[in-house]
Amino acid sequence: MRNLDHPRMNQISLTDVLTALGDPIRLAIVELVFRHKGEVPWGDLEFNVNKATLSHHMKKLRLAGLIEHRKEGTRCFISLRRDLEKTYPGLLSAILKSKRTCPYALVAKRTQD
Amino acid sequence: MRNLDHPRMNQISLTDVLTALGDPIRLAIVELVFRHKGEVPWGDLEFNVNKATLSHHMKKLRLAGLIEHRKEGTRCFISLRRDLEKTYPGLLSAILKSKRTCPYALVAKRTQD
DNA sequence: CCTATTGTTCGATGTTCGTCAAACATCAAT
DNA sequence: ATTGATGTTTGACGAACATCGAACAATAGG
Repeated sequence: MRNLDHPRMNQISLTDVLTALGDPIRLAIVELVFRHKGEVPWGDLEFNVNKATLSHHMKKLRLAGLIEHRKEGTRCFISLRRDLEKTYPGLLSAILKSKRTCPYALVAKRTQD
Repeated sequence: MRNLDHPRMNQISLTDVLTALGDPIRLAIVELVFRHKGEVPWGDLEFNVNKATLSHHMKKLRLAGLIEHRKEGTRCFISLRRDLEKTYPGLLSAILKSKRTCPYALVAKRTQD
């Protein structure tokens, strides 16, 4: 399980992307990473679900081509895939522009005090 | 079962909309109705699924605020909900702009010879 | 009233999903 | 090597989903 699989963009259908974003937690993750404009440490994500559940959602997002999942030492860092914009231009920004999104608070632990 | 229920837009979450569009058949239906720029007769929709299944998908789309389902006599007519654009501006056009969508042929029976 | 048409609803089936606890794997530091 | 921290995987569970055939309801036309 050394390196995580990131599918190529042409292997991903629009319905895959939409299905991945159709869950409140996953949508919140994407919105959070989107607004951070960079890498977000995995461990800083705070949702009221088990870490196994969170890992499950992260895998969905990764396999749907939405996020890049980088490992560094024992920790992981999440970022948005840039090539998503090339394949589905304007999609993500249009989705995230819609404010009334989901019941989850978009909180991350302070990355710095 | 006289008139079908159409939820108000403020009762619909973004994840509901995305989940509804996360199915190939439903996405194809929306794209078809979108491109018709008007009402599409229910019976003209041709997908390789049972009509019970198609009715199920139509209900999902209706309850997700995507389509309006009008009955006239024994027949039904489908159209896009205009107020969706007000609540989620640019969302649908951004989604439908992405060409490589779904494996379903976007076919409707000839509405006129 | 009878029949045909159109689409919904019901019941059943098999699949996928979201969730958790527990076990596991990987790496850093001791 | 041992320990601790960080995520992943597995196995289980109920809930939701997609699908179909059959039964049903509503309407239009004889």
